[in-house]
Amino acid sequence: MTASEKAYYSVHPKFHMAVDCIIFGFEDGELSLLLLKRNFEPAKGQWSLMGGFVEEGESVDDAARRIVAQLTGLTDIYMRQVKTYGNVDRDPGERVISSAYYALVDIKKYDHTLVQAHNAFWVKLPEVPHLIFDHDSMVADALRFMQYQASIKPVGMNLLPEEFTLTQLQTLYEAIFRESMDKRNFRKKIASMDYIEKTGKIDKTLSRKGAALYRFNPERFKENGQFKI
Amino acid sequence: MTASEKAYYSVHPKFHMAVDCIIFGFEDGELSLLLLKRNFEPAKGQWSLMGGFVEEGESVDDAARRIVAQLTGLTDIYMRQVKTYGNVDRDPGERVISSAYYALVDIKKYDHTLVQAHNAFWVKLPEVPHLIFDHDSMVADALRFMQYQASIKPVGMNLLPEEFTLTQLQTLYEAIFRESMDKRNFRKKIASMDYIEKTGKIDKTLSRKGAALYRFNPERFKENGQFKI
DNA sequence: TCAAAAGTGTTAAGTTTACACCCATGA
DNA sequence: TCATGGGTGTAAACTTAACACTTTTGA
Repeated sequence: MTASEKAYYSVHPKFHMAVDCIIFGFEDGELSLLLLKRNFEPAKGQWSLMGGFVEEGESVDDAARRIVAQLTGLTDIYMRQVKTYGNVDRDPGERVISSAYYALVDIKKYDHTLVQAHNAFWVKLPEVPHLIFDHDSMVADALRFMQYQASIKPVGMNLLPEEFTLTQLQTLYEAIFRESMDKRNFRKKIASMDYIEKTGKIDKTLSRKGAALYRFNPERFKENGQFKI
Repeated sequence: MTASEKAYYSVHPKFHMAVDCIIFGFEDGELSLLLLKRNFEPAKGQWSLMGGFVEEGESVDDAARRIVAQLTGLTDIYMRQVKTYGNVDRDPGERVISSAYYALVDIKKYDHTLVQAHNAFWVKLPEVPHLIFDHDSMVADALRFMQYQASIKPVGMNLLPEEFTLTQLQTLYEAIFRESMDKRNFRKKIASMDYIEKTGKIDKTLSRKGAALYRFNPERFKENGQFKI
């Protein structure tokens, strides 16, 4: 780099850069968020999203992945950037710019020890308390964005186990969009998606008759897949 | 702030924070972008978006507004954050995290002197050259996002003068979505939007017969407005 | 009088919604 | 044998798409 190039950058201020993660799970017919009851400063005692600072040599996306892994032990999670929050006073302690990411996880799979160690809890969406800073807006924006993505791409399945019944799938979408759906119309739609395929296995945990288990086939979806719910 | 709070922040690195602006205009039936042919370092001689650093005491949104105003002289412009780009090596000079914003401007209204002074040019979308760093991705993401927003909210009109004919409006949406539309179906749809109202004036610049001029009424839209194209 | 853009309705196709009963099974 | 959740088809309502001619006016 030339001297003039160095000067070009160095006259400008630098900022702390953070990520905050809106971690969605699905259980008992409701979406839940994994939230911290903060036992550390700042804002000790209050509820917040899981967050952390971007470190040297780490991309913002990587920071988000790291933060989710720190709390849940999970890697290879479906995550998307929602929005960056850059108001000067959003963090009352010191100026921090933060990018919000949402994550979709199978609520059966997280590392309970890590979650306990962070004093984190799954909170059903309708019962989410007031969160610190601008985290309420982050949650609202993330939910909206997640709903949009779930309506045009088959990403909802990230909230379910690998294999799921159609009843589970319908309940999931009813929770995502907060509206009830017609069973026959829903099944007709899913039947038209050849990338949601029968495994041949039967789940008998919920009924005597048993329900067929399905699985999402990402390769088939890539080929020719259309999705709209 | 307590000592422990200070330590909480200070152990973490800080980053240059920039904004890059995808400025859309509409002319001759095509969308255009306002791009810089850089006559300054870094990447002198190459094409780029208009960008700049976030300054102390300035929100990221404000920085984006300032950057657009610096180039165009325009304030109160429709702008939305697209996405934040945080890869470590995205700027080969030094690490810079950048938030992309798109802006919709009336191409008849910008400050020509400022644009000239920056060596900036309107380039029709199909003719946009390769841009520096990750600006190509920014443009692609911004276009997608803008198309989505334009399909569900009446924001396209920001690219037109206050008063416009239905032919202009249709040509605009055809440019945005890169598809031709049926004149009668289009007009039927617009007629159902009572917040797009006749001014009573007639534009005779394009035909002997003259075309009715319309205007977007934001108050009426707020009341009860639905939009979908 | 004619060229050029403005303006205007109807029908067919496709999509979405509403709706109720039988099935298989284990206890 | 019966209670429970799983599974299935058809018709009406609505939305979207396709399509061609008349009007106005200034040169």
